[in-house]
Amino acid sequence: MAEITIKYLAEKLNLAPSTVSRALNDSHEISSGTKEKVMALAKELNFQPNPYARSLREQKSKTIGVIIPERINNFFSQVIDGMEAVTKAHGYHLLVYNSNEDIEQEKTILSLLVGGRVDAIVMSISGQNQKGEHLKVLKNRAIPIVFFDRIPYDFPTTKLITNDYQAGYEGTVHLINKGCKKIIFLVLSKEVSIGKERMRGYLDALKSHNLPFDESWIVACGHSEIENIAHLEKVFYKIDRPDGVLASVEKLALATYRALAKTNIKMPEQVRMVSFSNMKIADLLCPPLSTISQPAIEIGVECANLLMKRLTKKGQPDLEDKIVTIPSVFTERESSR
Amino acid sequence: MAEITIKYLAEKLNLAPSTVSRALNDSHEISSGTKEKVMALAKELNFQPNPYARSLREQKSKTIGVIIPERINNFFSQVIDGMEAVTKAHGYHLLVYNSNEDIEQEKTILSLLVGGRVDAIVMSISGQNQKGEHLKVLKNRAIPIVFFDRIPYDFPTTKLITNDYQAGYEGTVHLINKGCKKIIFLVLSKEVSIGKERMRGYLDALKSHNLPFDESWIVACGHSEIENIAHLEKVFYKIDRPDGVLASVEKLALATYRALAKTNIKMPEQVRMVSFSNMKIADLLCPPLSTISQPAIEIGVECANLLMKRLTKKGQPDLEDKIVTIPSVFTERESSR
DNA sequence: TTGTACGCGTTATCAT
DNA sequence: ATGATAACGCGTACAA
Repeated sequence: MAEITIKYLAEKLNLAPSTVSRALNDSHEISSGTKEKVMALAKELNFQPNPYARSLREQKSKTIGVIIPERINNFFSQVIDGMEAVTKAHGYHLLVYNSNEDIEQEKTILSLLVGGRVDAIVMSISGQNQKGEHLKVLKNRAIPIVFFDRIPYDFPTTKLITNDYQAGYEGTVHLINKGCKKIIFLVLSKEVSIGKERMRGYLDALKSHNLPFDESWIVACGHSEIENIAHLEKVFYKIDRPDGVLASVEKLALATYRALAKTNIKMPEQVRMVSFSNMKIADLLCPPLSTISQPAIEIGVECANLLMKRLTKKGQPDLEDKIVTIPSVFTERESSR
Repeated sequence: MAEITIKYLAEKLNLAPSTVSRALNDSHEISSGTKEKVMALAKELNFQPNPYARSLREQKSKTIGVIIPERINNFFSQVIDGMEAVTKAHGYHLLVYNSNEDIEQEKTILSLLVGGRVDAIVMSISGQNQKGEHLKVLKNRAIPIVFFDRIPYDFPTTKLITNDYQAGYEGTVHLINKGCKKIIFLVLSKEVSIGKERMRGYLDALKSHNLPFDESWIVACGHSEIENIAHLEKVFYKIDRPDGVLASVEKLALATYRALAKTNIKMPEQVRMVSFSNMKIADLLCPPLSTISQPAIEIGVECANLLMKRLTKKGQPDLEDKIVTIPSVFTERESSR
């Protein structure tokens, strides 16, 4: 690890460590002469204060823990990019963990983090279960936490989501306007908050347009791509097959493309699709995919801003228990034309 | 930050802090009775040792710094996933930074890291300049570092890459076998190591098949998507336009799709393409893209293994100055059929 | 088997 | 304006 310390600089300069420390922190009670000398040597030797000694002393780590359910996903990458842009400016670091959609891993990661390793946490919880019981490790700790996208129901803190209900509603209406009568809804897990909200929008859209609805139109998928494709294939082989698809998650839209490729069903002629997705290349698919995309970078920026305000300013209150909604963007493409 | 400390546990149990410390570390010089008592209370209160106190004491952070030039990129996400899988098992944490393809940012991040914040670094350097002069902050430090994919030339340590030369050669031969006579090579920057190697393979393939070559067939692009598309459009508007494309980076293949969409040129009928890419949905593009994909997870795992061995075992020598090559995988699809 | 004392590198408090 | 000292929480050498 490090070699050059304040003590070392102090010896070299015949000063006390405390003086060097103050000089480095530009204290006003140090003569400009010594300040310059100290700064010069520090720069020459490329001195970096030991972050852990400092953390121990100041009781803060200048580090934010980020927990996401999946790393190979543009949405989460963009969110983290957004966060990093603002935390970097405040001298904060990002410890990033992938929970792999696994509650047990989330629990393990959380217990690792509450020991003081991070000053705050940003998290999108796994799709397995949204009850948030596994979050109770946090209950008695004072550590600020912000949830985004996939949020727990009963955890009192600030959460950031997109207007999932409205987007689900409008996506469905779009399909209805294109003539779809039997629109299915693809969801990863009925437990997940965003799935539920998007589904609510979907259901309300059907109802307000007096379309029939059958319980079987809600297609619950899993995390296995192969099983999802097989499952969807069956859905499309039914005599009374759907003519519209609203996918609540990008990977299910992709599974639909692959399932359709195994049939003779044409998109958009025989079935139209709209999907929640942050893919950059939706326009390059066959056919180009109509998307509802989330302002991911903005979400990341907003999460970080909330935390930076809470952490760097004095006398800040705890994070409010509220849900902040950021609008998503609908883009019509061939898949639903 | 944390509240429950060893001292606190010691008071509760009427023991000395050192005893508690030893019990928690399962020292053999502690009676099983006290051990159990200590463990029980620690578990009950969900005690987590303060990582920074420990780091300060032990002079190691159990943290690896990861620097990538781009976060919204499957390849890098996969590499990090691979790394995390092994570091997690060793109790190590990952501090991830995006240099945004910017040398200055790389420099800043590096100087942040050498202060002892991390025990080792894994890095893929930005495309701006591969000379690696900005890496000299590391020279006098003993910190182990591993480079992957985009590596510097003259930095003595272990580097991991894929068989870029061979893959470039074979991709080109594939296009030649399909009948292409005028194959252009798209590269982000002629400075980048991987670009150079892939280009070398491309050039050698042309030569060994006695195909003509023109300097203008090497198309150097930039980081601006819009400019790249405009540039490529011009390339395809030439009378003597290319009938084959080897893209050394995924984003340039995508730019090619978009450029072609603005013309009437058909792929693969009039121009065929092969690209280096780790996209999961290459099969869903119009037309599906022939890819040379890198074993990203394996690369991450390998990087981490190297470092874990170096860091967790005693008396390990410094990282060898060598280049490890892992083969990439070619998949033929419609774009080059 | 357990307790005491010290130091990791930093900064804040109290002296000078 | 500068120096001495203590403390953050942990682990270990030494003492008992």
